[in-house]
Amino acid sequence: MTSAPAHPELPDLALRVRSRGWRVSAQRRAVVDVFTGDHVHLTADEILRQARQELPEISRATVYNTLADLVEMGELLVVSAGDGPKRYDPNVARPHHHLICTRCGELKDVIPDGLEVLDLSTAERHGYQLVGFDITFRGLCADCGASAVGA
Amino acid sequence: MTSAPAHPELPDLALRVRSRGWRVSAQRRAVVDVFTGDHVHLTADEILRQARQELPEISRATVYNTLADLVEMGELLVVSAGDGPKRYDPNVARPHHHLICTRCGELKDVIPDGLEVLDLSTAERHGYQLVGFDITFRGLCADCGASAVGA
DNA sequence: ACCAAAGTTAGAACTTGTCAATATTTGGTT
DNA sequence: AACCAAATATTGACAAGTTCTAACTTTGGT
Repeated sequence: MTSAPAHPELPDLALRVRSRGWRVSAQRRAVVDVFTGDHVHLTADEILRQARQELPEISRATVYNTLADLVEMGELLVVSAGDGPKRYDPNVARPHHHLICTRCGELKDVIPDGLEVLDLSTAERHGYQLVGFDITFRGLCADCGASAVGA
Repeated sequence: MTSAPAHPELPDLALRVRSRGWRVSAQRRAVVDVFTGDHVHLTADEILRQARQELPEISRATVYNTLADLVEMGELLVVSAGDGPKRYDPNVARPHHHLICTRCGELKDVIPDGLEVLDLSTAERHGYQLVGFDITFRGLCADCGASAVGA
């Protein structure tokens, strides 16, 4: 598990993050290293556990601090999927939305069709300055759909 | 059927709810009575406080129990708006989405244009059975937009 | 090597929500 | 109108997720 595969994104992230005035610490490296791959939507607790495999003495507070910093820098997105803890999404490269399994909670990144026309009329804007929108698709993933017999 | 009383929705709700086997209690009446008007998106705590103006001895657990019952009956919707507690939305008459002020948290019900074409391609479905979707528009409400000067 | 600022830590505290045991109330029955 | 069983309400403990605080350690510049 600790063999060294190619990390196409991580040096990038580490660099971007250093250039914003971050001091480099083993803890921050351990947290940043967790975010590899696509459709990664980890909870703070999962991130803590994974980071502890690299650095057993890292504390919960540091994980929360580091995540909050990364979110503020725009390097992570927070996904609040209704129930349960927040999830952290490193896919900030292109805008996307989410598809969640209402039974098991599995999350996928999605880019829906037909978004060009999604807008609010002046009346529906209620005087707000619009900034953006998030879409959460609900459904049953393949596994949960298969095992869901009755209602 | 009643003919246009002072509260067009509440007697209705009380009736629908009684016909589902609910026993009537002062507590349940106090909770149901809180939901009057449009764009009502109260937290459990706000509901507790308002219900206590009618019935000071009502307990927190009863409010949560009653809200859970109403949600299960389809008489209330739960809105999880990112941070903070869940909100309860009595507007179940017609499908809608939400517009939230990212500064003060104020919520409005909205019906966006162009929803007919919103879908996921087969590839983007990731094997899920789609059930529905929720859209959260983010922005600054009139008050917060006015007082937000710089960044 | 030294130091101040930045970062880390353990644990307390807080918020939101659930649960369990006990007490009370409801609405039908006699 | 008193009675009863089931439904409902109450209190307080508990739990998850997250934030805060005060003390300690590390970083990177001099």
